[in-house]
This record gives sequence, structure tokens and C-alpha cells, in this order.
Amino acid sequence: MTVTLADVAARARVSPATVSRVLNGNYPVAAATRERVLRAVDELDYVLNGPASSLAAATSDLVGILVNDIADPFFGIMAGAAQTEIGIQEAPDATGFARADAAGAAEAAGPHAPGAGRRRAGGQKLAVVCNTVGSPERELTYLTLLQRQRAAAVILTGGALEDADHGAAVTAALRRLAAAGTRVVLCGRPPLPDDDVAVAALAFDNRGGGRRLAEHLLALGHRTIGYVAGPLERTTTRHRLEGHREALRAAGLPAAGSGGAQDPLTLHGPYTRRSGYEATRELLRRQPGLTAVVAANDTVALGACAAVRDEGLRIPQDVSVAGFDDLPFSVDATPALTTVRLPLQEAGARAGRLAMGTEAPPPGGIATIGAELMARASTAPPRA
Amino acid sequence: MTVTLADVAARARVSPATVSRVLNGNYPVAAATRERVLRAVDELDYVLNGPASSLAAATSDLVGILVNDIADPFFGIMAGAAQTEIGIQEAPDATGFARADAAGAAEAAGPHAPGAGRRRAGGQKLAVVCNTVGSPERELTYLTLLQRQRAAAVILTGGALEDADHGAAVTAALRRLAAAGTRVVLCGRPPLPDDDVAVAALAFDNRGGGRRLAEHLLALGHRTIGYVAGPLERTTTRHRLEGHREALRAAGLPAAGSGGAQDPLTLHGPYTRRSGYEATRELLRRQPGLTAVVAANDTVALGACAAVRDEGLRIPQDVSVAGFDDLPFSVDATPALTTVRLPLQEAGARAGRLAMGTEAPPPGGIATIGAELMARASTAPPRA
DNA sequence: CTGTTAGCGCGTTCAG
DNA sequence: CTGAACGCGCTAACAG
Repeated sequence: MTVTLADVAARARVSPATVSRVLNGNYPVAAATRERVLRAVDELDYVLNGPASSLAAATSDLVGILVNDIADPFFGIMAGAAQTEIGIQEAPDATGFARADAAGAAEAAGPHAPGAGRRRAGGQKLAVVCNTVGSPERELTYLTLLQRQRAAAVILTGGALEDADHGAAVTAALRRLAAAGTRVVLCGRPPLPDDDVAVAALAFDNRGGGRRLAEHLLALGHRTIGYVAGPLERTTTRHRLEGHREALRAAGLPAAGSGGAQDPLTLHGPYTRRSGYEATRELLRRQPGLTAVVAANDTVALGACAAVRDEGLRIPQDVSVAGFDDLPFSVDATPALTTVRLPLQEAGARAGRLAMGTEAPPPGGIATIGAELMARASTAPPRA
Repeated sequence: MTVTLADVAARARVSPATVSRVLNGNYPVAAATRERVLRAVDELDYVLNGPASSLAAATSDLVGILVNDIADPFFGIMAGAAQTEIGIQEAPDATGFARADAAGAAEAAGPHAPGAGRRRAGGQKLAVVCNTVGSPERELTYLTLLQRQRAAAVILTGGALEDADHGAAVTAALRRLAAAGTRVVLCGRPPLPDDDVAVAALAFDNRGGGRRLAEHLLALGHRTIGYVAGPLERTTTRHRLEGHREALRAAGLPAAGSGGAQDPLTLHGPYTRRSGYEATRELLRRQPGLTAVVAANDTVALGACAAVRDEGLRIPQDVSVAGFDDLPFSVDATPALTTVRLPLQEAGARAGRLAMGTEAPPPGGIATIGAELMARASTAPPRA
């Protein structure tokens, strides 16, 4: 019922092999022949059979992008940038014929609606985002599924879970992937213990960002700073918090919880507005002397702002509030949110290129991406 | 080098067919045999070859979810809900299989035995989101790529482009998909002209939402209402605007632009904060008598709020502002944003179930999903 | 319940 | 530059 390569070959009066060569554009074919083939393709509405092609070639054009929460713009921005970088590719260019073929295809687009020529797009990668919902099982499941599909590359984004077992399982899964020829890229996630699994790791300087943010507050004169941290056991959470505490210690402050989990100024919760709201109310209750609240990220900070206000306090006159990530909405908060900017777009795009092999990996396979303090109106000196 | 089904069969001293049956769990296998097979699978770190399997079975476990902008939570929320619904397949049982002696009978009785443990997961669907960036070409490209992969289902989310040629091309692509056995579901997008292509269309009541929002403002006493609309040629844009104007007309107001593009109170732009900001400044300049601004969506509304403030005006005392969608951050705007709630989560989940065939399509294949007015603090009676 | 036999649709040699 | 074989790894009938 469905039309196959052989049908096209018959229609064009050539062998299946020739059709294959035209479609993949990786081997010389006479212009006239190619023309005939392309016409047959259009006339028959032929679409390559991906599975068959992948089976024969032992590779696929699938690229997986794993994110912890697809509804969070933090991941959306990175994934979108990566996807754009990946989908934009042309057919392989090794022999120089790919270009000619692409041009031919465009020309032969014919009477069909715009974009019809795209139908036989060759060398196109299918970049695809997978939502793990922060669940370890789903992360592993997706990794397996992608291995099953013989994915060309896999990009893991965002903080990793710091569970030893899970970490080992992920590393093992990635090693299998890598062994099967899949390129592994980490984006916004710390490098793997094992050096030779990932092509590259682009890590955000969460620690430095956390430190600079705390230094900013200290410089303003704050001495009692609440911290609404992210989920426990996440690298992102830990690094931001460590930077924060580093700065406190350097300033000679109690350096709360230099190990002890008993820090009364730190509360953990998910990356949600609600968590920010509730934790902040709790902090305000516990510590009437609080003059500033730092949130795990901007979304949490929004909740913190709401809590401060509901407590009848003003931002920043009574309490300063700061976030992390600098998502687009942060500048629109009232007052505009002080936060730490992460170049999500650039990082995602770079990860996409690394996954495609379009860009050389950084030295040692590891790059740290800067985190820049954005001091805005939500932070100010504490009231006397 | 990579281990195949045959390797597993040899190790377990059974035929390849038996291994296949164990892995797919769709055919009775003796408990003891299965146990041997599963052990071999684990020992060899075997992972099914997806392409080969798809080729032989003429189906794949890929489900595509197309979104216009993955960085926009509007899409992220829908896609996440759909993906969860799709990936949630029967929980894998890590240890259950090892001692399945007794379970064997029960399992053989059941329809399809549950998928095997994580690594040998069978029957798992790979739900995958594709970012079209609102580009028609990319939309078609993804559709082709998904057809190539013989996707099990495709979900198209969000407003459609109202270009006749593109519409025809998309419909043609979807018809090809449907003909190849792919289930097509529309979510937050109006039905196709052609009735038998999509399994189901879940359309938001954008027109009704727009109408109710305008009625709300009219009831408060507003008579000069600016409208920062979305991109031209998008169904979403048009429907929301039509509802808005319906209400104006019903109230005996000039019913601006009942067709003419010359409405001085309406400006079009992308779904960005910036667009909201600039359009609102422009509207304020043009119409000093303006007492309210309605935005295409919440993100645009945030920009509108900023513009109003930068103009030295207060919200809502001087100018009321309203959005659309009720994204999570809207309630945190200051003042809390009046908007129209769309049940994105529910709609996405339902689309996911329809794509899986887990839920019966609505009568006629079309369902309209309500849009509820959320009157909050950003709208109030105009100043006298 | 299990093994045997054929392909699925395509890429890739190798000749010509 | 083109065609003829072969096999990728797996599932799907059929036997038994």
C-alpha cells in the first residue's frame, strides 16, 4: 500500500540503488537521471522509510534532548536553541554533491504548495525533546529508548540528581550510548566522573553566581539573609548554595550550615512559585530580623515576593529579594528582580552544535559558562 | 560488535523468536524460559534495535508533539501534560520478572504482559516534542520527518497559520500521515477543513474568552479599550480579536475594524513582552483617552504593564490591563493580572490520551474547551 | 508453548 | 555513472 523506494525506481526507470543515491546525495548521479528520480518521488508522494533506512545504515537522524521540566522556560529556552541549531542542517557535504542535490531538490519543488520540496529533505536531523519531569526512572527510560532508536546524539540539560546509585545508572546508560556511537553532550550540568563518555560538558558557574549574588547583598549591608533553596540532592541546588555560603563565610558571618543541615535560614523545596511563597513566609516567621531572601531561581523568587507582600512588607525597603537564571519575566516583576543571568540561549545553541559535531569540543571536554549578576530594583540596603 | 537478538537467543538457548516474544510480552512464554531470556538480556546489556523492530513490525513507538514555541510555557504546559500521559505506560517491574513462576499463569491470562524492566522496556512510547518556532517550513519538515519515522501519533498544538497554501500543505501532510496509520490529534487548534484526517480536535474557546474579557471591561465602564493583538494570520489571534469586537459591537460601540485593518485601537505583534511594551506605548500616545489595554496573551500583557508604568500611569487606577491564558506567573504580576484561563494541562493530557487511543474521541471528533475569565486586580473601573 | 522460515525497505558493496 | 546482490536485526506467520 505504501510506496517504497522500488516503486520510485520503477517509475523513474532506474534501479533502487540509484534512487537511494539521489535521495542521500552522497554519490554522483547524472543530472538527467536525478531529475527523473526526483520527479517520480514527487509524483508518487514518496517518503523515505526511516526505520528501514536506519537499519541498513546503522544510524539514525534522531537527536534527543532531555529536560527536567518542559514547562519551565529555563529548559524551554535551552532546548529551543539546541533544536534550532540542529534542525537547520543541510545534507552532508563531504563529497560536495550534497549541495548540488539540495539545490536540485529546491528547484524541482514543483507545483506543490510551498515547502513541498522539503518532503524529501535528506540529512535532516530530528531534534526531539524528552521531558523527564525530574524523575530518575524516566530519565533512564528515555535514555534507553533513545539508545533503542540508535539516536545520533543525546543532550542532557539542567542539574543532575546527586544520588550515587542513580548517577552510576545514568553513567552506565551514557556509556552504552557512547559505545553505540551516540554523541553525548551535557548542557547546564556538571561533567561526569567518567571523562570519556560525554563529548562535552557545558557547566554553568552556579557556585560563582551564588557567590556574587550573596556578595552583592552583603555589600548592601545585609547580614540576615534567608535562602529558599531548590530540591535536595540536585547539583544545581548544592552549587548555588555553596557559593552563597562561601560569600557569607568570607564576610565573617556564621556561615550557616557549613555542613549541618540545621541552618534555620535555609529551606529546601521544588522549583515552584508555591515553594517560594511558603518557604518565605516560614522564614519571615522564624526570623523577624530577616532583611533579604535569596531564591533558588526566578520562579521561586516570584513566590517569595508574593509572600513578602502578603506579610505587609515592602520590596526592597523592608526586605530585598533575589532570584537566579534571569528568565524573561524577571525584568517585569515589580520591582524588577535582581538575579543572576545564565546565557541559556547561547549554551543551548552551543550544545546543539556539539551534538551535531559542528563545533569543536572545549579543551578537556569541559567548559564553564559564566553567570552574571543582574542587580536590579528588588534589592537595596536594609532599613536602619 | 553490538549485541543482537540472536546473541541473546544463543545465550539463553532458545530461538530468536522466543526472545522477541519475551521482550514484547505479547505472546505466552513459559516462565522458566522467560527467566532465562531475561537473564541473558541483562548479562549482555542487550537493548532492542528500534529501527529493525519498527521495520519488521511496520510501526514505531514514536509520538510527535509539535509546538510553536517551546520556550513559552503555554506550549510547555500542554506538551508536558501530553508527554506524561503518553510515557506513563504500565510501570516497569524491575524485579518481578525474576520470580515470575506463579505470575506466569496470571500473566498469560492478561491481555498483554507488562513491558519488561527498564532496559528491556517494551511497549514504551517515545513522546517527543518538536519546536516549529512558528515557522511554516519547519512545521512541514517535522511532519515529514515524523512520517519518515512512521510515528504512531502526532499532536499539533496551538494556533494555526491562516495561509491558504500552507494550510493546504499541512492538511496534505496530515492526510499522508493518517493514511500511513499515524493518529493525528489537534490540541488548542481549530479543526481541519477536512473532517476525516484528525482523530480529534480540541479547540480552545478563544472567541468566547475574548468576548467575556471585553464584556468584563465594558461592565466596569471602559469605553476606549486598546488591543495588542498577536501575529496576523494566526487563528488564535483572529478568534480572540473577533470575540473582543463582538462584545464591543453588542455594547453599541464603534466596533472598530469590523473588517477594516484601520482600527487605531488595535496593533499586531508577536507574542513577546517587547511587542506588548511597544504597542502599548504607541496606543497610549495615539489615544490619550485610553482607559484599558487588552493583550494577546499574558506575556504581552506584562510588556503592556511595563509600558503603562513607564508612562507614569498606575494600574488599574489610570489604565486597566488584561491578558490571556492565565500562565502561572500571571497571578504574581503586580497587580495580579486579569486574564482568561485556558485549561492547558487538562487539554494536553487529553490530547495525549487521544493520541494513545486511551480515550474515545469526542462526538464528531471536535471538542471546544472552555475559557474562563479570571478577574483580578489589574482591571478596575476607569477614573471619572 | 517453541522453533523455522520469510521477508520488512533500504544502504552498500562489487561489477560493469 | 549505474545495476545486481546481499544483509542490517527483528517480527510474523506457520508448523510442530
